[in-house]
Amino acid sequence: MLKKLTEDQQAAIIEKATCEFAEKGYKGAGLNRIAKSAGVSVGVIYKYYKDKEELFQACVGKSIAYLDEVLSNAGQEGSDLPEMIRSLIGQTQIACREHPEYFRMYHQITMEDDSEQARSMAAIIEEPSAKAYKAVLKKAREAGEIDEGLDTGAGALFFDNLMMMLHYSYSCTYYSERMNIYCGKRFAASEKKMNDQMVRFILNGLGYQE
Amino acid sequence: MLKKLTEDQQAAIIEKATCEFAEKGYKGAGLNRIAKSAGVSVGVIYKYYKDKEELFQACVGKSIAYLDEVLSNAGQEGSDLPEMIRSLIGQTQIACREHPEYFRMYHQITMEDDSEQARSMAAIIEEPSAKAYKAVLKKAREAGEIDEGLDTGAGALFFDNLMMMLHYSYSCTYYSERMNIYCGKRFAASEKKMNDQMVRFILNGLGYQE
Amino acid sequence: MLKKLTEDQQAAIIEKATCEFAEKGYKGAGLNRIAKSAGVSVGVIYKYYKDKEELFQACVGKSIAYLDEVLSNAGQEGSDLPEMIRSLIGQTQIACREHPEYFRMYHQITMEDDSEQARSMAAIIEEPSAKAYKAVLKKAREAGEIDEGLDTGAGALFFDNLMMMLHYSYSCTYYSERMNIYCGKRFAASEKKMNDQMVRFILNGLGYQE
Amino acid sequence: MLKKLTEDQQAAIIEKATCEFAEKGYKGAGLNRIAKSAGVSVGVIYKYYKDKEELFQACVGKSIAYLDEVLSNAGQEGSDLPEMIRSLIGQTQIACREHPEYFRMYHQITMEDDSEQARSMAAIIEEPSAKAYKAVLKKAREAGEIDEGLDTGAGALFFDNLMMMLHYSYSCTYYSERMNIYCGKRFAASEKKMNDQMVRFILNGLGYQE
DNA sequence: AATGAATGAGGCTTCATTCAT
DNA sequence: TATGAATGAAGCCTCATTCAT
Repeated sequence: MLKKLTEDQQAAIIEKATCEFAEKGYKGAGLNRIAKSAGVSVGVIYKYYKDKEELFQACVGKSIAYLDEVLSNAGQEGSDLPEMIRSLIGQTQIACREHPEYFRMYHQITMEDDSEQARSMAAIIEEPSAKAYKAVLKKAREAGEIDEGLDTGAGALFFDNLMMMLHYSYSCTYYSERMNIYCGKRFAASEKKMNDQMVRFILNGLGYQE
Repeated sequence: MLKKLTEDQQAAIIEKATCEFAEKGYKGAGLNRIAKSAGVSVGVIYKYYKDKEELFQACVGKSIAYLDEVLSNAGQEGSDLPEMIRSLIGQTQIACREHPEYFRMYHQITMEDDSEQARSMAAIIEEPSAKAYKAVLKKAREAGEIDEGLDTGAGALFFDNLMMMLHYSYSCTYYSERMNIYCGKRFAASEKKMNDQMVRFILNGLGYQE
Repeated sequence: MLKKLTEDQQAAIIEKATCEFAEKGYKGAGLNRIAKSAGVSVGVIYKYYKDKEELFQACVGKSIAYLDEVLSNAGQEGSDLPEMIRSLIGQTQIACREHPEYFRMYHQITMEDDSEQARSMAAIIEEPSAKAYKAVLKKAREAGEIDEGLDTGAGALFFDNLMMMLHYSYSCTYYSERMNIYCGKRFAASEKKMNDQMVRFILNGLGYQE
Repeated sequence: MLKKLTEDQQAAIIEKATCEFAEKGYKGAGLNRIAKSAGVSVGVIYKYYKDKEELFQACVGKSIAYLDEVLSNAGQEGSDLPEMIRSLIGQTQIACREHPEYFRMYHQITMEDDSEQARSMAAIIEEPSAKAYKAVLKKAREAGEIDEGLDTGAGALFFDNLMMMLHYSYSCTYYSERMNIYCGKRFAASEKKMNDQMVRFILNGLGYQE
């Protein structure tokens, strides 16, 4: 009764909390339920996190870290643009299958009602990939591989928009159903087809040549 | 103040409720707060709506109706694909400026934790535009205007994905900040530039010729 | 819209209110429901009765008047004690069948939480029959017909206790079921048998001779 | 004040709740009021009882258990019928003095508006004493001690009717005042006289000889 | 340092009562 | 004068947070 929480227990808190937040939303999540499912007491959660909000932020952090990892793994796999995009999408598909809760979590973040905080979260979360994508596009443009009329910032945004919707489509019920409605259940269920089509659309969109 | 709620007051309930739901989410929204901000008593809300859920649905309905109207107006303006897309985007930009809460509302809907309900809402909300977009693309493909290798369902999905993210970018703090990060504040603030870029990306994406 | 409530409507208010109070209890009764079932507006009830309590009292008054009538009819039918008792019981059985709500109402009265009021209601309601019963017993005792060791007040009380429980047994679910449990459904359903047995027990109890 | 409710506190909840229910009825009772008068928070009541209904049932249970105990104590004291009755009445008088709320509670139960529940409560509460009383009377009849023309079920019912009214007379304002009206304040206040008279009336009623 | 029972503010909802028409 | 929509206090219940052990 006087031992520190093991690392496993600490991890369990984050994991179970993430699932709870992802499933029920911030307001809907219950700390007592989280504590019970993580196998610890409610009280101890407050030793590690000041309040519900801070626990939520910790979960967000974990999710973001996971996404970053996925993306950075994927980013390095291919050297040319098509390969890189294909890989990003593929890794995303896998990650969504394995940890839909992280992606649902992401969706939650974007709804936080405190706008100042939303802004700062956006900065933390989006800046790295924005920078990376823009760099890639800039290089590609300099190499004459993509549409010169396309602003690299905007291009990166559109690309990431599509990626983000891909996350949602693979992790949130609503978006998943929406994908079915648009593409048909069969088609939507084929990760490969989806990947192919999306790569095609994006490369087209960027005006990729060669 | 004891005779039937004026239409203004009834509208105020929906409007304030929509804002509250949009900002705080379903769970986070408070009926007492809504009543106060709409300038009516709590009790009267229950004369018009059976419970919180029904009020929420009414708000959703109103939002959806508004979006439909915006889209159908836009859809008819241009006759060729580029014009149509430009118009859709333009109307969306205007609509987002005037009623960001409707779009934030939309964002909330997509997170409802009851997955069965999420599915049915998706059906109601997405089917019409899915059908419309797919029809347009099909026609365009038959006219040989767009990439034959692109599935029309997938194409329509990617297109709507971009539209949806546009909604969010113009109505939710997080996505708005994200747009700034990607494109720079200056660029992002110019609706025209954004529209141009997005049209370009989409037409490229669809492989539009002519 | 400017007419006084007809007598029928006024009566309907009392009647429907009595049923509502009898069925749902004082707290459980709803004025809006009463108004609707009586075919009048809520507002007008407040023109006739200051508040819920006063309406309740009016219903009580009506019920009491009904019971008094039943009892006084019965009291005059037989001239000797056995006949009188048999008649009282018989009339009660009939009355309970026709207007269980009046008797349930009675049950409600006895629970009013304001003890001062309970006391004054008891005075109003019980004094007449107490007086009548005691007079009858006194006469019977003077005639040497009943147990001299029995106080006439106590005797009258026990007699009325049994009568009161008879009311309840024929009008309230709980007491009705209780009667079934004690006597068996068949027996309890026979008003005649019940009457016979009860007359016998009471006459025995009073030590009636001749 | 933040560690487990002491037994005293737990008992206080039931006690205060019983008083509240007894006084105001199920609907009229207020959990916040109960919590305050028991010196605990509202929340904690819900740790011990699922909801208002369950708390009510617990109070009912406690009351019934108390009555059972009183009755079974009394039942064993005397071996012959008169002694047994005298004892039952005497114990009841004592119990009513000490815990009028239990008996008032009983009164409330009998009015529950859900008739199915009323029926099942009647079964639970009444069956044991019905059985016991009927057994006693049957034995007495076989011993030729009581009126052969009296059905044992009906006899037991009348007996228990009188007992029940005794409960009410000693615990509810209305019935207490009624007793005063019938017997006079002086007489009614003498438990011994009341007991004597009641025993006499009952034995007479049963036609008890020997 | 961890526990988990207790706290109590606050949320949804009902309904007796009021009052503009 | 009757109407019935509007009012808002109050009821039941939940859950983030606290703190005695």
